[in-house]
Amino acid sequence: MARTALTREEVLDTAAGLVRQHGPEALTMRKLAAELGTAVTSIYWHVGNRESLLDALVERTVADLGAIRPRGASPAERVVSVARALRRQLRAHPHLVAMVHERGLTERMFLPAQRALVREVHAAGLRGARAAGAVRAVQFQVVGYVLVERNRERAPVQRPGEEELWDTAAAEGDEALARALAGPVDCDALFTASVRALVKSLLEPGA
Amino acid sequence: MARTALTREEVLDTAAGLVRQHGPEALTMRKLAAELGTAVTSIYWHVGNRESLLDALVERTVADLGAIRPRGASPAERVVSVARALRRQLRAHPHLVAMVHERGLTERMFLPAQRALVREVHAAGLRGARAAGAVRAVQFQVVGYVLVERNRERAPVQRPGEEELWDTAAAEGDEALARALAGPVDCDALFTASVRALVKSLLEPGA
DNA sequence: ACCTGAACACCGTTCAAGT
DNA sequence: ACCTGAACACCGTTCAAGT
Repeated sequence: MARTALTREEVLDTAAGLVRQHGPEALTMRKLAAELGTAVTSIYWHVGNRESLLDALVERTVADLGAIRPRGASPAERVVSVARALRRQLRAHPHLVAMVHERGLTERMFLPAQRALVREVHAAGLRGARAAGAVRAVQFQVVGYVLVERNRERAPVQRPGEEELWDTAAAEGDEALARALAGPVDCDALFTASVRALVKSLLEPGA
Repeated sequence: MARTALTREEVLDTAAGLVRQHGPEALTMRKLAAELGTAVTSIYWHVGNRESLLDALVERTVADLGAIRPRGASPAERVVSVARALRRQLRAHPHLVAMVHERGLTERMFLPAQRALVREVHAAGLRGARAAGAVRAVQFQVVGYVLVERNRERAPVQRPGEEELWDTAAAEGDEALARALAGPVDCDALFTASVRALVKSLLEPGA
C-alpha cells in the first residue's frame, strides 16, 4: 500500500498492458484495480467509467499508428504499397486493433493513409469525384480485408468445412480449382493480388 | 405457471425474437427465462450454456439465408449481381447478422454463393488456381465490404470528423475531391463500382 | 482533489433436490 | 427425462465517507 498517486496515464498504460498480454476479455475494472494496486472505485475518478476507458484506449491505439510512406515507381504501385503497409501495421497489435474493430473505429485508422492516396490518384491523372471514388474504393477494400482476416482467425474451423464442400463434382470437373478452394488461403498473396486488380481498374484512363 | 413443455426450438425461437427486437445485448439467460416463463436453469438443460445457444442461433441464421440467382448477360455482370444479392440479404437481418459477424462466421454465409461464382468464372474462361483466386478475391471483397459498412454504422460520428480534415488545402487544390471526401459515402454506389472494377480486372484475358 | 469500502443490481453457471 | 431454487463467483457502478 501507500503507493504513488494514480494518474490517468498510468490507468491507460496498465489497461493496455492487460489487453496486450491476456486479451480484451481480461480487461475488467476489478482486475485492472488489482493490477494497479488501488481500489476499483479510484479508477472511476480518473477515467469516468469502463466505456470511456475503452474509448481512450482505442483512441491512443489509433493515434500511435505510424505514418505511411508510399514506395514504388508508378502511382499504382505506390497505392498498393500504402495498402500493404497499413495491413502490416494493423496486424502488429492484434488485440488492441481488435478493440478498435469492436468499437467501430477501424476506418479511423485509415485516415492518415488517405492523404497519401489522394496524392497518388492525382499523380495518376484522376480529379474530383472520380478521384474521391478511387480513394474510397481502396480504403473500403483494405479495411474490409483486414476485417475479414480477423473474422477468419476467430473462426478457424468452418463447421461443414470448405474441404468436403469442394469435391470435384461441385467444381464442374476443374480439379485444380477444387484443390485450390479446399486448401488454405494465402492471405498475403490474395490481398496483394486483389488490391492490384482493383487499383488497375480504378486508375485506368477509360471512364 | 404450468406451461407447456419447453423445447430446444422454442428456446431458439424466443432467443431470436429477443435479439430481433432489442438487439444482441438483450439476450441474457435471465431475460430469456423470463420471456419463456421458466426458470433460468431449465434453459441449460436444452441448450447447454450461453455459448452453445449463440452458436445454434447463428447456425440457424446462416442456414436460413436464401439461395442466390445470378442475373445479367455477361459473366462479369452475373458475378456483380451475386455480390449485390448477397449484400442485400445480409442487410435484411442486421442484428442476427451482427452476431454472425461477432462469432467470426461471416464467411460461412458466403458459401452458397461460391458455387454460383465458380460457374461464372468458368464461363469467363478461367480455370484452376486462377479461377479459385478470382472467386476468393470476390468473396473477400464482398464480405469485407459488409463488415466495413457494419463498422461504419456502429461509429456514426467520426471524432475528428472527416469533414474538417478535408479542407481544400489537404486536397491539393482539388475542391471537387475535397467536397466528395468530406460528404457522406454512397455505400450502394461505391459497392457496385468497386465490385465491377475488381471483377473487370480479374476476368480480363491477360495474365 | 483524490481515494476508500460497502452496497446494489446485474451477470453465467453449478448442483442437489424434486417430479 | 425434465424442471426448480439456492448458492457461487463474477461483473460495472453509485455513493457517502474519509483525507
